[in-house]
Amino acid sequence: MFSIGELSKRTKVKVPTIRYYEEMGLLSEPERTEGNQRRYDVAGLERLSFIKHARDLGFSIEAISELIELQGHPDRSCQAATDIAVAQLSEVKAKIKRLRALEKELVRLSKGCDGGGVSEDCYVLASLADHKFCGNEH
Amino acid sequence: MFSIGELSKRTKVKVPTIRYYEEMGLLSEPERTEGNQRRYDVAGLERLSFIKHARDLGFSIEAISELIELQGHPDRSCQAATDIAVAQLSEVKAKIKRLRALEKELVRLSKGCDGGGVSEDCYVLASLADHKFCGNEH
DNA sequence: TGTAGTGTCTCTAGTCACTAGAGGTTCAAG
DNA sequence: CTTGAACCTCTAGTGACTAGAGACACTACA
Repeated sequence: MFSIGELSKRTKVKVPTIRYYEEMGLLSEPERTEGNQRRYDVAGLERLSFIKHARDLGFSIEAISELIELQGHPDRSCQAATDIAVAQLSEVKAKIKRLRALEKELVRLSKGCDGGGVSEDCYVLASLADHKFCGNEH
Repeated sequence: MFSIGELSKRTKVKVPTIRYYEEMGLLSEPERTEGNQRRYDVAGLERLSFIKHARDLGFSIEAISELIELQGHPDRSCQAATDIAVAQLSEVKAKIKRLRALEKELVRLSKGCDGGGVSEDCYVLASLADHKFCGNEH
């Protein structure tokens, strides 16, 4: 049996975050000591590792809830799990695309001014003030 | 003079967001009609366009505050503005890098299972449960 | 057995950048 | 002068935590 602190060390999930996951229903309520402290078993550890891993991949709490639901019904079709992963993938792709456009614009912005001048003539500030300086749409 | 709704249409910033920016000190308080409604001039429009543009590029409200401060002092060095832009650029680059790693992992994840099977054998769920299935660090 | 120090408990409030809604007032067109 | 859209303020909610207060529990050592 692990205390919440030990669980935290093993999974690298912070203690308040573990309690938060419990409150959100991602983790089932663990046993307690006589003094009301949480004690986790291996199943709890594995569950939290699953959550942590999914969060690291950017899945939302809600998506993780659904994945956990599925885990709990091993006989059900896993189409839903695949759908969630695919949706997550396309979100990530969209974010990357958007960030690339921003990157391009910011490179232009920061190359346009070496910081040696004075605010009045600053290319960064001028570019932000007026869209027509921009190289692309964003 | 523009009403807040007109300003909203011209800048594509939603009305409550404009009020929020005012509250945050990004926009100075505009004149009011006798009936207490906001009326903006061209300077207000330009200021909001600046903010919108910077937000679209991912600058934080705090960073934008600093940029506006600088704008207000045209004689000051623009080193700070360039610094902010460069910092923003490196953040964006870091995000892209991280998202690429996630993308790779998610591609692997969603290719591993066509959704045709049953939750118990699902590669997506198995991968999330156990890090050792992963192709890389994340 | 006593005690010191660390870990844990619950609860509230704060983060960021908005968004939604209630309930009331003002404006502009016809 | 009436109607209906736009506007006002205020509070509360979003997601996924994080921080802090004040109290209680556990463990190691004397």
